Amino acid sequence: MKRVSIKDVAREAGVSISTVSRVLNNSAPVSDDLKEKVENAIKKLDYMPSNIAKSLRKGKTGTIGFIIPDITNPFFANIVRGAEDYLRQRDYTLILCNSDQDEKQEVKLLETLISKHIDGLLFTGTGNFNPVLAEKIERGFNVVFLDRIIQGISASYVIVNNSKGMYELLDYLTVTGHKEFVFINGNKETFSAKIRYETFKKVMGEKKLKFTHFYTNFSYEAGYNFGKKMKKMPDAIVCGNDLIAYGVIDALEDRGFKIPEDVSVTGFDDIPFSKHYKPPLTTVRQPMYEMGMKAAELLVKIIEEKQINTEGIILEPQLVIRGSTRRG
Amino acid sequence: MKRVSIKDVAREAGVSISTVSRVLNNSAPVSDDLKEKVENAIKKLDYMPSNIAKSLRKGKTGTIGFIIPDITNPFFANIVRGAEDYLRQRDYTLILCNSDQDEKQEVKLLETLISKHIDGLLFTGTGNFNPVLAEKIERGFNVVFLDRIIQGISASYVIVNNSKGMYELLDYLTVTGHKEFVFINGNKETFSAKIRYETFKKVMGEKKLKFTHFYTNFSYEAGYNFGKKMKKMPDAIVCGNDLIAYGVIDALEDRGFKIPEDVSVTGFDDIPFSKHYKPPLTTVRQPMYEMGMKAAELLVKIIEEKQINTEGIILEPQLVIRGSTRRG
DNA sequence: CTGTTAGCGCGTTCAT
DNA sequence: ATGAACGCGCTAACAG
Repeated sequence: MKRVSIKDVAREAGVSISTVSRVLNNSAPVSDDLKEKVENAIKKLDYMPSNIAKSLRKGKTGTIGFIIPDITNPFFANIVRGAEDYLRQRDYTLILCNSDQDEKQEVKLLETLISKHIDGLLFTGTGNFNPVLAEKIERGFNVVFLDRIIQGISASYVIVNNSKGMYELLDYLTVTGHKEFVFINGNKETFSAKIRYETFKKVMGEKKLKFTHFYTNFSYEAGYNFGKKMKKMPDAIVCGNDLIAYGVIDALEDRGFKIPEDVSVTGFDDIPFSKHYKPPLTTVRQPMYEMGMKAAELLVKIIEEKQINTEGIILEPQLVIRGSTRRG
Repeated sequence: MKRVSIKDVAREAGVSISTVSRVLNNSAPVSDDLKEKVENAIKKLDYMPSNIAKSLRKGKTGTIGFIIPDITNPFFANIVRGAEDYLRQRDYTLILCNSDQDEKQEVKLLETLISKHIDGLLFTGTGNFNPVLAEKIERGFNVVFLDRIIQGISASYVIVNNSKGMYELLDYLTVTGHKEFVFINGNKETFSAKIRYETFKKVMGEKKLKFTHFYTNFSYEAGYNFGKKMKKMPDAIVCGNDLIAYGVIDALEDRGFKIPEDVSVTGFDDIPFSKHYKPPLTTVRQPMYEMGMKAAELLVKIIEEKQINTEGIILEPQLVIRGSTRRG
């Protein structure tokens, strides 16, 4: 596809390229006469400015990178949607990358994105310290951490108050008479998994409740496998996210257990399907769309205002009580 | 973030920029001595070539655009994952855009993407004729249509044999004794919705079955609303996709109907949740991940081999029989 | 108001 | 084997 450039337009209109540039960007007054000529030429040639030349010139691409574990997980899909909606409206464009939580992949993607001159990065990675990323941030690379913070790196972030969510969940569960717990958590390295476990353990200790805890990973299969081989039933099974809860419920039902009569099961996230699951899932809602949107908003702010001090946004979770838990 | 350029490396190494370029791309022999100097300078400065300058020079960005209705729909999320996996491996990068099936938005996104010099476009839009897109294609713009073809535009595509899927579904349904049908279809403009309806109508005619048909849109809500106000129950409710089926099932169950005892319900797509839905959904599987991957593969082939003739890939659907339909 | 010109970072002749 | 110089398409600074 032969591209038509500003030069072609200038020639067609019989003016200089700077004049074309001026009418294009309204960056300086141009006589009506020439302006019209230029506009006609643009239409005639179906000219479209090259953003990449513009980027080279201005040192800004209007492109944001987003590294997430897996777009196939509705939790991330909804976050991405929130981010993209905001960015689109602000005339930014989103490069999406799936990392599968692989650290090597994360680094590689980061480098690719940087060499593509992204203006900023939305990052949801493993929680492990990433020296490459840390160094870039040190040098002024714009990053907003989303849902998952990395300890030891000082940067802006948008997260949910996981601790509070867990508190409210356990509060409800204990009030409704649950006394013995199993916590099937997600990936061990993950920031949110860690926080939730900390809070969980603390509450268990305070209320002197019996519990066991396991790290697995944030997937349906992990929950299903666990549910298949569980021996003794506790009063409640707390799951690291909704997908795990789905798996546990299905496995348990396959084995003839009734949810919530035999055991209560809870999730975390409240992805759209949880409302319609059978039984509908008691879970802690994370404002996914809003997380994505806020993070994008924060990132754009950082980019455009070049503010140096980092900012953290903590969103509120919300306990959603549905049919997968006994009411006492 | 001050970027370090090839010039800085050249200065640091005490050579010319062309030499640096040569060791970078291995495009011409360089003495071991200088090569080492350059490599050291690169490491020392943490130099990373600018893809955008490279793009400007070479007229190729290594970036692919993908316009879809909504990443939040698992059907698209899985397609996108397939595409991104392939592209990442081929060193392409994916710009994701949600259009919400809005034609104005589609045009705007298209223009944005073109001005960002994408090498090619994966397109899943409304099925309506789009003059802007048609014209770009005319001029040699690389596009692969995915899941949804536009009539009147000659371009490459990857679709699923919707007709066959519908045939097999109805065949199963009639064999198991269903005689009266309601088809709650998706968006009217959509290619796949049209094809499925055509086949549906044909089969109904051939087998002299009673039926009604409605276009709604491909969402849970559409199905739910429809289910809420349905009067007379047919033997089977055929839905345009799984989400619609979920909605119908939930609405009907809310009203006290039993699925499939009172009425069979089927979906289309087989998104990952359908297997675990209660009741598990009888549906027609579309190979989503594969669709995305094949389309990306085809697009890259078109880009790199500059082949002119268009190519169409038709994937096979698969009937998946589960618990939401009566067995006769 | 308008045109000329100098880069943005890179790959590629063309000399040497 | 190496370097100088040009140009990809564009904006901004400068000159008129």
